Amino acid sequence: MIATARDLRPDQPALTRLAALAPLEADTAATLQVLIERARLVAKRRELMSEGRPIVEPQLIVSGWAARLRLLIDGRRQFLGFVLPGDIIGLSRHPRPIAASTVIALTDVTMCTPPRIGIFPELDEAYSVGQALDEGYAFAQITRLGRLDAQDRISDLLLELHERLSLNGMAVGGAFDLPLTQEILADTLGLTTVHVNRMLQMAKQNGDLTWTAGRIGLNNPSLLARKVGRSPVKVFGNRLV
Amino acid sequence: MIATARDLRPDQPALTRLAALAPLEADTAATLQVLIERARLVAKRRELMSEGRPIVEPQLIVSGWAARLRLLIDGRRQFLGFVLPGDIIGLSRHPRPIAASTVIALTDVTMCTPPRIGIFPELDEAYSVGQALDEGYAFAQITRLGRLDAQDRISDLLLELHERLSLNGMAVGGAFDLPLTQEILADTLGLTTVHVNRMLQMAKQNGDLTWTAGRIGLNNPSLLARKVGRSPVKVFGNRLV
DNA sequence: CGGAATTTTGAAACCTTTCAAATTGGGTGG
DNA sequence: CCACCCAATTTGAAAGGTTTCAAAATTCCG
Repeated sequence: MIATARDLRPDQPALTRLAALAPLEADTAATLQVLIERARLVAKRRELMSEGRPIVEPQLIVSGWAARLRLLIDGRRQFLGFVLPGDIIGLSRHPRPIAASTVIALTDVTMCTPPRIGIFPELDEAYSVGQALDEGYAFAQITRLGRLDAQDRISDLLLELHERLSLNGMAVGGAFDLPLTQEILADTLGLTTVHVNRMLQMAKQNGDLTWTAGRIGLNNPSLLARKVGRSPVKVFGNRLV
Repeated sequence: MIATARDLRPDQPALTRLAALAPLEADTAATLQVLIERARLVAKRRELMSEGRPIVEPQLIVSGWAARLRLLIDGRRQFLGFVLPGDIIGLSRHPRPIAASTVIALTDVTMCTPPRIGIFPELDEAYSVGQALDEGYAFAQITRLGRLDAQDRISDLLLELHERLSLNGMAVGGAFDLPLTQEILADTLGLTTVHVNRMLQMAKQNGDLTWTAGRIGLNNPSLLARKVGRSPVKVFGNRLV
């Protein structure tokens, strides 16, 4: 099989995602491409943004994984959701916004400041669609924690990640890199590390998934989705999914 | 004690809240006042908005309680959060937005369409602050479900409601009307009705609260807040709480 | 190669759910 | 204004899913 141009120079996941949220004009894409190439690095474990502190500029995640998180006084923590390439954090119409949550890098992350609102109309649309999706993911997280058992929480979360990563080209054929420890999964799903471990083993035995060396494989995403009663997060008519 | 003008003609909760989010000019307040007086009624149990369907216009809740909710295929339901007087639902910059969640009236509700974005600058600020608060409440809900036990979930939720109702003048001295059944609380907190009932009884015995005839009394909100390790949702610097 | 981080196991304790069934409360019609 | 009915609250006992607490086994990384 001969490699096509696309194989040799795949789109940036961030650009792929923004273009999926709203069709972009050539010059808009070009502008983004330049910004993306100049993305700056944030090392793993560093904060991209901290709860209660002013947000200087919004940031477009170019590569790597980050997570929103809340800390409790006694040291417990709760991950609110993940931030993936193509996601934008800190976007607000308010003149001097304050971060509602801390965001930390789970891997090394690169990010750049995206064009301000009001410059590229299609990009503005992508921003608002992205924001609506974020809201949908937050609602999905609430539902997961409130109404699913451990087993289904895990499946449902992995399906959501698969969905999101497919949107930016980072998941192919049900498989994708998952740079998370079981402890992070536990702090996301409201479970203990021990229990996540046991449920993960069960899921493997059930043939629902494989997980080796930081890479997840969902054997049959749509079947699994039906099993846990999950419907994908969609927001704007016939645009997504 | 002599009644003041304020006592005789209390502000509308909705107007009180918007004014608390951002100081309003006299004419803005007057415009809102007129819209509020013409608010239309939505009967208890009716939907204000349904998931997946287009949002025709945003709505400002004038009176009554509503709730965002998600239904699972098997009939289970999860309340995502409550919608109170002064809250706005369906606000989006997108041309033809789709509702990300269903909103139903828990009591009779009155609501009106607020001025569009771009007409009253201070109101726009109130909108964006309100949106930031909504995000904060969603994050708080995730944290509650993920990391608190039944007892603390209840306390934490009641404290949040107290906080929100104080903002619009519907809570006085730790007491406020709570038009919710224990079943609704259960479906909000990811618990069963039975367990909510038992935990509520314990809370009463502990002297943390009283609850009779749909009215809640928190005996010592700040003490309770410390006990469950809760910090109020604040968003914009020295503006709120 | 060695130490730290992560994953894995076991058994017991614990919080929450389940399943009925009884009791109380509120609203409506006679 | 009382009787009646449905909704909501309350109780008990047993089953069950998750957590806890250690400790061992693996894997990762400098």
